[in-house]
Amino acid sequence: MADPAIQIGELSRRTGCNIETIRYYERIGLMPAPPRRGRYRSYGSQDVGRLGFVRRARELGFTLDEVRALLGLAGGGPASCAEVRTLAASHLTDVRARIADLKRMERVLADSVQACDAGEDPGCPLIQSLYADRGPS
Amino acid sequence: MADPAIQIGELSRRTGCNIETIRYYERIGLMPAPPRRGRYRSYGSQDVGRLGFVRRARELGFTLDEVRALLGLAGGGPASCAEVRTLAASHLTDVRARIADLKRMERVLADSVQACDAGEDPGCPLIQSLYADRGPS
DNA sequence: TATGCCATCTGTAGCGGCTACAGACTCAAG
DNA sequence: CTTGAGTCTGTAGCCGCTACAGATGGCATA
Repeated sequence: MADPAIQIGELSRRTGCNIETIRYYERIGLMPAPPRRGRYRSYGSQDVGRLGFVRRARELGFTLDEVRALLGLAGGGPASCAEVRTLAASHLTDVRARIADLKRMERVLADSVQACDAGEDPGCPLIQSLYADRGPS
Repeated sequence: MADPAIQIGELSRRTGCNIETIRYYERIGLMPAPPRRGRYRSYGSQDVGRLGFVRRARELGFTLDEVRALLGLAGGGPASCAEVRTLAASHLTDVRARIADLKRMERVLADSVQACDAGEDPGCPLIQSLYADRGPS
């Protein structure tokens, strides 16, 4: 298979990743510094693959450090697979915790908006509830 | 009622808000600069109330700009209440969108971990799915 | 009075994960 | 030869804190 060299703009188009972000990933060592044609960065299909991987991992909410780890583990046999699983499972726990947090917020907000709609209270129910002292921590 | 002056440490304890954060809120104009006893900031019960308000609004996920707006609307009659409602409703929409995002992540992650457990696949299912090209954007 | 020791002070820099410039250059087409 | 799009480097900004360093303040104890 041919591997035609592409420039950063094309890489950006193919992966949906911002040009500035690509250069940022290079700066922080998440993407390797590609060879240059003249002054311009010259990418190949491997870069498209790797950057796509990064983007998809980011969409799943992995931090850049986690993505780095995943990249290191990619293609490393069954032992690596177990490590990947651990990483994913712990990230999943995170995600679920964040969902739980947001649901708590959602409930309170929805209640407040409702109280507002139903409201014959003297004063705004949401403001009132924000002023209500439930003590520290 | 007396309004005994308290120092920043006590304000922190009463509100559960970090000392550095209190000073930060002052710098950005979210909390007023209090009078000083000597060089030390001297707070009263109003400050405890206001900071508690801020903290609770933050816990509901309002941005600092939104909190600023809410503070401006607090205690402003029924017209303000409508504005507060609008703000809260739009924030609620945000929160719901974030929940939806996270749930999408959760599903994919949970599936991947499961595939990993069930796995007799050649190669790590999660890694594979991250490499799978679903095209740009 | 000297000595700790904690609380507080100011100022600045760092985190993550980008994003947004400014100002220079390269390169192909018209 | 000029124009325009693409790319380059470098730096600074965003949010919402958090974490220092290094100087004071004020109180209790020896």
